[in-house]
Amino acid sequence: MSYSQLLAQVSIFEQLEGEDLEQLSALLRTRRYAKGEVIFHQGDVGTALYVIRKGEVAIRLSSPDGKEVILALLDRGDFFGELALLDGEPRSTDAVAREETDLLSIQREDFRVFLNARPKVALGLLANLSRLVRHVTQLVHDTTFLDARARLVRVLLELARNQGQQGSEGVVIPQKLTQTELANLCGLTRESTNKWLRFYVREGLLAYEGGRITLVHPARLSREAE
Amino acid sequence: MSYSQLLAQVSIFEQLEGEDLEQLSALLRTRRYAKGEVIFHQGDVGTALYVIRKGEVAIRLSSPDGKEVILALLDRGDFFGELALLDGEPRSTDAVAREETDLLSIQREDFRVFLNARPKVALGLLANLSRLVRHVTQLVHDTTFLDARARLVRVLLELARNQGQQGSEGVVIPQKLTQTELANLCGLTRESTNKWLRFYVREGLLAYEGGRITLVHPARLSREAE
DNA sequence: AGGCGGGTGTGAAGCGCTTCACTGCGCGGT
DNA sequence: ACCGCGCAGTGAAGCGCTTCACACCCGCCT
Repeated sequence: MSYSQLLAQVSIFEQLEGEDLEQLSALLRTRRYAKGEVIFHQGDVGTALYVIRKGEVAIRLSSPDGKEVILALLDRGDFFGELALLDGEPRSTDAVAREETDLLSIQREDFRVFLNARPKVALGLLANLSRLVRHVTQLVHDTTFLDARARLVRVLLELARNQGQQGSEGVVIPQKLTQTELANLCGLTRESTNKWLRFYVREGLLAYEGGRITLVHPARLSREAE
Repeated sequence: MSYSQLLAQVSIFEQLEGEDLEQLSALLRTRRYAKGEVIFHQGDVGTALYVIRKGEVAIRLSSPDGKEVILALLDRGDFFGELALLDGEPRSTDAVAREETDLLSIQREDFRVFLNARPKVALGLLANLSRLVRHVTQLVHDTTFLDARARLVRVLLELARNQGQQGSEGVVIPQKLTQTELANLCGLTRESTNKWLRFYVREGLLAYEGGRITLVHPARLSREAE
């Protein structure tokens, strides 16, 4: 698939015409990242914005003693790394490839020129950043007001809402997630995540098999989230 | 002071020329809010962006059982409420006047038209939203990785960095803050905030009197923040 | 003066999450 | 086939923050 076709699916570029897309394509570099490879670290100087062509990327925070929180899971057609391009500050998060991943990148100056000439893209970016602010604000809300049980439920409902697929047993979350990853999405330890996950499996609200989670009864689960 | 003069001090409008500022001024409404008055609630439909002409506003999250977290303290020249204008979603936070406050407001459609015609404002907003994302991300970082002591220190250093004034005893945080408010800035209870605040007062790193906090030894305090 | 509300200062008890320790399983590598 | 390692599952213990319960002070209202 050509660059243009992919770019046309990226939210901030979807309003662009064929010609603009071609011009943008000319600015791109491609690189493959191995599973687990770090794309950038918190604190790095940010010189590029990335678009996912293939694979999955986790945006995460990490602490000196090895703890991690996952802020977002991204896949094909998503982009990231825009903040450092917009305000010039260092990377505020890590970005890691969760599997073999192909990324397109646009260098800072190229992007600025492109952006300045196309106000529509800026408007799209604004809507996108707004959603980002809301999402992170929601994380603050959940981590300060909710207990472990409710946090897990919220995260699962959110995953299901974003990428869930209706299956015969219920709504399936397509990504394979280890319990450690799930814990990092919730801001909990693996152990307590395991405890509540199993609790809801016993209750019949969830199914968990081979890293794949199914929301057997999403409506009842919603009621569990306060 | 005229509207234009104030607007020229607002970060996203500071690059505008006199004529643009006049046009913008014509779109404004003014309203006074009493101390403690709610400007909007989380979940409300957002129809306006606000600029603070006088007074102080807290942006906060609240939970059904009466807990609160303060995400930001804003004052003269700051603006808020832009998210709902950009993406059309309901308010993600509450906004409350901390004292008698005068606000200028711009209605959604007026702002959109103005914004569409002035790409520079959009670019300024992008930089501003980027900073906002970083700030909220930092909150997630702190609430998940740091203990109560370090959270308090971080919040105090942040307040001092943003609005601190050099005084004879050290860096003074100009706002009067009750310990409950400070606790809500840290995402802690009043009691544990009090405990650590007193601890640092005893240690000689802080002074606290009549709601006014002084960082007696900012450098040593920084070292306390992990 | 008296009373009351809001803010501060503090200790005791409780609770929920983490930490730690260990078992068992499945899969990939050699 | 075997080893090693990452992941899942689980219980016991510990710890840090919250909750609860008061005492005290000060300013304001009547």
